[in-house]
Amino acid sequence: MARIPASQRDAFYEARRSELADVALKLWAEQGYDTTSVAEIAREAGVAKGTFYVYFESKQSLLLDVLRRNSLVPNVLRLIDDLQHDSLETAVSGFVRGAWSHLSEHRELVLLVMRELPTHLDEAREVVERVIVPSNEALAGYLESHIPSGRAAELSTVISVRALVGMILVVFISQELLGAGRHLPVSEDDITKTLTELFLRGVAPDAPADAPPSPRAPKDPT
Amino acid sequence: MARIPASQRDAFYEARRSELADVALKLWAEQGYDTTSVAEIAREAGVAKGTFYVYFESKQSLLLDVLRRNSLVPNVLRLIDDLQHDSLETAVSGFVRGAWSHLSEHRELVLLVMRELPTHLDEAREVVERVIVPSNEALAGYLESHIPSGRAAELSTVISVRALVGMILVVFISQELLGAGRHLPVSEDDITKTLTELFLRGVAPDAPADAPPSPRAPKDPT
Amino acid sequence: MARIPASQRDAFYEARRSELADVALKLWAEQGYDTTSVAEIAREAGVAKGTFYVYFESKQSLLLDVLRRNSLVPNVLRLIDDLQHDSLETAVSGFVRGAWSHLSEHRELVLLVMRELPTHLDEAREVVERVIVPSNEALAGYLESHIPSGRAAELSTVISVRALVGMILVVFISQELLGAGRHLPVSEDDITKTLTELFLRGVAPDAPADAPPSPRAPKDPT
Amino acid sequence: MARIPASQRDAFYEARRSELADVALKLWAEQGYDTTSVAEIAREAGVAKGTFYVYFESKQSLLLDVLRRNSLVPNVLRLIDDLQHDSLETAVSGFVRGAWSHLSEHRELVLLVMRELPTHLDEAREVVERVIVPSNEALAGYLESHIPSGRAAELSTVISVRALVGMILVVFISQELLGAGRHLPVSEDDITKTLTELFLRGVAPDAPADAPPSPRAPKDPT
DNA sequence: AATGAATGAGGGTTCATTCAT
DNA sequence: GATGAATGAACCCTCATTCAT
Repeated sequence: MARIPASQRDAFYEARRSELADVALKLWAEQGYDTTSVAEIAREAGVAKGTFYVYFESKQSLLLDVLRRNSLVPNVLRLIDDLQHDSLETAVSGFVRGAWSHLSEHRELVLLVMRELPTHLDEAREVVERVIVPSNEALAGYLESHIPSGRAAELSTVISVRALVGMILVVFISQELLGAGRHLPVSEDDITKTLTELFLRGVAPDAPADAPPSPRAPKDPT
Repeated sequence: MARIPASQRDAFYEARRSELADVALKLWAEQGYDTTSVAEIAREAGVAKGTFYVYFESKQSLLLDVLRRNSLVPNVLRLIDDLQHDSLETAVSGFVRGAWSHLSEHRELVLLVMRELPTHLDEAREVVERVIVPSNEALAGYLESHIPSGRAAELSTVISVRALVGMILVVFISQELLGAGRHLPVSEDDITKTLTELFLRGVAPDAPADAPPSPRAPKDPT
Repeated sequence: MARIPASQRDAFYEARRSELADVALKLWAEQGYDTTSVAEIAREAGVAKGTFYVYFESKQSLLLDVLRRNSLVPNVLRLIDDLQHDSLETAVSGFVRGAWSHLSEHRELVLLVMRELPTHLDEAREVVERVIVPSNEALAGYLESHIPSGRAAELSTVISVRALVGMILVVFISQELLGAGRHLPVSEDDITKTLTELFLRGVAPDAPADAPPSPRAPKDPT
Repeated sequence: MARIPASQRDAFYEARRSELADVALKLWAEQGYDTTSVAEIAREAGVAKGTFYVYFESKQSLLLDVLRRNSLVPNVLRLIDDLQHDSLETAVSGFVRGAWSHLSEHRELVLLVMRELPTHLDEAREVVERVIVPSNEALAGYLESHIPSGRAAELSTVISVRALVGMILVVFISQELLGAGRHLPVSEDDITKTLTELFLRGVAPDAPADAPPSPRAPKDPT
């Protein structure tokens, strides 16, 4: 009966699922989850509405699947691994560049996650616990052993790592998604350099931490 | 004709509008704009469904109103103004603290904006152009004149300012909304200090920019 | 207490009712009864929505009032009376002209009645019985005694009268409301003349009723 | 893929559309377009509310479809064609009878059009231009070549044709829809004969057009 | 597996009417 | 009398989901 060998059938099945998931991601990024109907996803994927339910139990389950398929986590882990043996300078620069290009390739996902995160705070918390916290700690550990020892006492490395991610993410969003790049064009290279520099040495690296100088006031002109 | 003095009626009217707007913001932050029905907003505010339309033309117009009411912009502008005459150290620290407490007071808005931003990229771009870019530039200008002159050439101050906002925002979200704070509790004070330090002097302030040292391994002092 | 004398108050009251009725007629003719809201009528009349209900029990009762106020019947009766002593020629011509100008002055009513008649067939039947039938008969009686005696046997005068009204009405509607006048402009004078002629002598007056000639047939070639 | 042959499915689809259109026409004629809800149409047709939207895009689009389906135009054109080679007498008589029976078979449409015409004057004007004016002219042309040549100068044939339609229409409405027939019963045959006679020779065919006699004036007994 | 007609709950919105002021 | 906020029923329409074919 089955003329198509199981493996091949499964391949076909999986291909269809993928297709639907890709289409969904694209449409959701553009219009939002609620605003995109199953009918639209099916149409865009070239199948009938009913066929959708052959491949996914429900719209909601497709959402979970899409998020699972596109998880950033493995990439981040790989990234961390790659940087393990580099110098701090190289590592930070590599991380910034790697994260930036990853975001560029997954704009749609960024939009989708932004949008859906608030609705799924509880599930998100679980993911945070299971995935984010550990990789956050891994990076913090790396950092701790690569920065001047005194410095590690002054800053929380865990928070620093998150701050680094925040810089990259928000600058990416403003520049690439909100069109700030059109008004103040800055090259990708300048951006990653700035972010790297900023994270490594801040805006005023020479100023001693304990003696905040009035930066303008020339020290006694006499 | 009107037995109630106009001022009092207006006050009542405005109170109702506020009530509805507040309820809406709360529900939207929890469940999302699309998922929250007008009926639910009305019920939560203790009025009939139809009454909603006495106060707002449509659900969509309420959204715009909520965003307008809660605009961060005036606060940011005030913040900038306040910091104008402080030293860099004080200014950055003040900015971080101010922004953090503002976010704490407007958690709901953060969630709402995250969620709705992707759907309204085009409108958002306009806001960016009209509001974000200018205040971004104002802060960048302040920065430019307060950091070591050589440093201003090495970093884009505009990007730096955005990076600062990104740090604060993402650390806030992870700590306060995603519950990372429960797993790695860090005091608000430590956080703001870390962020301030990071922005001012980075993780490795002593390291010269041009001679990236292998941070740990002392290259055989011999 | 009442500083305004009753009669004057009544006059004011009636003036407001009139105003509302006029506005309603206008709006209904333009947009239809169902599509025009009480709020719109009130606004257009310059009063608050609630005030409407001081003057009319309901929207429906206003409709009845408007129809009552604008009844064509008295005018038709007067018209008949006026024509009573004229010759047939003069009478028909006068009726056509009178009806036409009446319609011109009451376009709005024509539209309203067209629209509402089907919904109120039952009430309409009553009006027909009470008002139309009698005046129809009065006109038929007049006709009967003014046309050649043989002719009265060949036609139903009652139907003839209605046919006359039909001619006038439909030509009016097509010419004045449906804009046929713009494509084939015919002067009002030509129209009323044509209708009068048509009603009196038809399109082929010379042809004997009993010997329908092939109209083209050349008149005896001999 | 489709187990049901396309033709059969299409037939079924079209049958359902027809059913809905018929039900709608009936209900609209009874209660009016605005007053009849989609739910009611669906219920009467024996389907769920949502099913309506499988067959029609909107309530409004169903209205257009109903009007299209029931267009009188093709029938009128056929009627004209049929009469082309008859004598005037036969042609007029045939037209009157044909129109009358058409109206009898489409009472509902008459009510619907009466009701909706005023709301759609603009669209109606277009139809008038595209359809009514041409067929009006065709009939006028026919008339022009079939009535005594002198007569064509005295009347506007275009107006005459419209007047004929008006007679038929209004007599039909009063007799069949407004129940005048119950008070003054006249057989359909008498009606069509009267209308035909009236159109051909008027109420006073013998009276010369140029010498309107005082109809009362005793025929000089001398 | 694939289809698309069918469903009915639910959403946003309008509106005639009421009523406290 | 005059007002306009308040109401809730009703309306049109959408959509996730089911199911017979």
